[in-house]
Amino acid sequence: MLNSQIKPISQQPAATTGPVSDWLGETRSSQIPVGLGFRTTSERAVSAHEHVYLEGDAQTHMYQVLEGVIGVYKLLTDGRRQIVTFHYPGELIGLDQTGYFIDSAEALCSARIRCIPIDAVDTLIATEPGFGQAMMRLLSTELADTREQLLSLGRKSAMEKLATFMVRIVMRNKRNGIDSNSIHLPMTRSEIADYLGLTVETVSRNFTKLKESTVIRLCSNSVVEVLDVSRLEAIADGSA
Amino acid sequence: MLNSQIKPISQQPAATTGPVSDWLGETRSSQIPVGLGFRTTSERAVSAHEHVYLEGDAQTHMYQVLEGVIGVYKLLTDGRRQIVTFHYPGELIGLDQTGYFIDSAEALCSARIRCIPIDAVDTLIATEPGFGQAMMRLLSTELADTREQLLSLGRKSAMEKLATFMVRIVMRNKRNGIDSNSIHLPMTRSEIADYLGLTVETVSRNFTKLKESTVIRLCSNSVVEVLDVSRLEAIADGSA
DNA sequence: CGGGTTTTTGAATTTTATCAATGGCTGTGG
DNA sequence: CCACAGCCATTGATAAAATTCAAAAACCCG
Repeated sequence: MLNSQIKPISQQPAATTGPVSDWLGETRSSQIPVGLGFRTTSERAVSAHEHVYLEGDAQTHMYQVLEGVIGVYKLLTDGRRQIVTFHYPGELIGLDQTGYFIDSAEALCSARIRCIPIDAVDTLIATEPGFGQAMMRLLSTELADTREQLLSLGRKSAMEKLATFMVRIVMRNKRNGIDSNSIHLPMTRSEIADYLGLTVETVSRNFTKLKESTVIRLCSNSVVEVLDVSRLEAIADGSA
Repeated sequence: MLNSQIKPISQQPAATTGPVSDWLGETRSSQIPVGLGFRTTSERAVSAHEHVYLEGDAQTHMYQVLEGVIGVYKLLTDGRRQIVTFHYPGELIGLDQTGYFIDSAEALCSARIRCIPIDAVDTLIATEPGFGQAMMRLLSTELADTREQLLSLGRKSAMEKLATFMVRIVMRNKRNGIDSNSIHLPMTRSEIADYLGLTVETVSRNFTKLKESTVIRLCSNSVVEVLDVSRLEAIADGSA
């Protein structure tokens, strides 16, 4: 309790792999150091289309994706949906603590998550130097990603949005050591549309266009091979 | 240094006025408690259209707006611009620490800011219990606001975007104790357009429509009187 | 008061959405 | 194992929304 400071920002090391995973383990619960408050965490299987939480729920837990992909979205009263982010294994959901969830989260496919009571997070913040700092950096990264998406939604064409979406998946794969140009899309066209602020039809038409210009190849509905990454990048940032 | 913990999230009080202002003062530098590392802060006058920082600059400082409004934006290579947020007096810019600025900030009108070296922020985090917690909550709020804007950009019509924009200004004024339905818009139509992902012409046309339906009244180009707040809210969330 | 900028308005065009129908994949039960 | 049902994706035709191009009007600052 006495040594519970969060490290000064200027002394933070450059982010490479998520530092929070040092406390939370990569993907397996066996990696959680006991004695840090994690005796209270639990795993939960979430089937496809099942919700993790709903907008307005009290934020009693933070979640870490262990398997599968979780979509976080907001709704308008008439049903229009905006997916604000997709969360992949290893990532934390609910870092932003405002008391109540401001959006809903549902599994896009069969998934597994670790549920971390806020109390346990508090304990880590209070007892583990650097944990608060790590959370702050993750939160900063999430804000940065969201602002990047604002640029996409506000200023890019349908084609540029789709290209940007896929480029970012390729980059994330590369960061995670997956050096393949085949990308897996666990979400439906409709979910991609709701993430990019488009309709299913527009998404589909632009997949077709990219296919016809041999920038990508559709191996199946959920597997895309990027044939020309640099061209896809050029399309993504509007310099094509 | 010994008591430098950040408060557990579950013990955070409900946000009313920004807690960081307890350390930074409301708007006047005289309110800064000395001895907290703030001997190193400085004030800076920023004239209209002058930049506070540019994308790619090293994040050596955090800034607090003292007077005026600062626009934070991202650019595409061909010049398309997306303004990601407007910052008003009292607000902090650069809470998100990723090493380098991922966007640019410029004064929309003549402004004054306090420049806070990151070292000074580090000192506060390390010595003032609750400061890190306060920063985390502000960061969470900023993420929440940005996600709300994602919903606007991705799923709302031009008219709904404009109504949402003005409703949020009315609400912010109300939060700050300004109980007037007259709102001041220090930014140009072009800047509003770049914030809402629209063109100047579309913004102007929708101002005219709102005027014709007597929801608002344009006192001048920069002063709008909201005649029917509940109707504006209905338009904003698509239930009109 | 004047000049330059900003805002508004109009007409034509482009982009994306909507409506409608077909095609294709998957998983299940006969 | 095959047929079928249901969902998902694609394609086409049309409509709506917003952009673009162009010009006039209003505003603001010196």
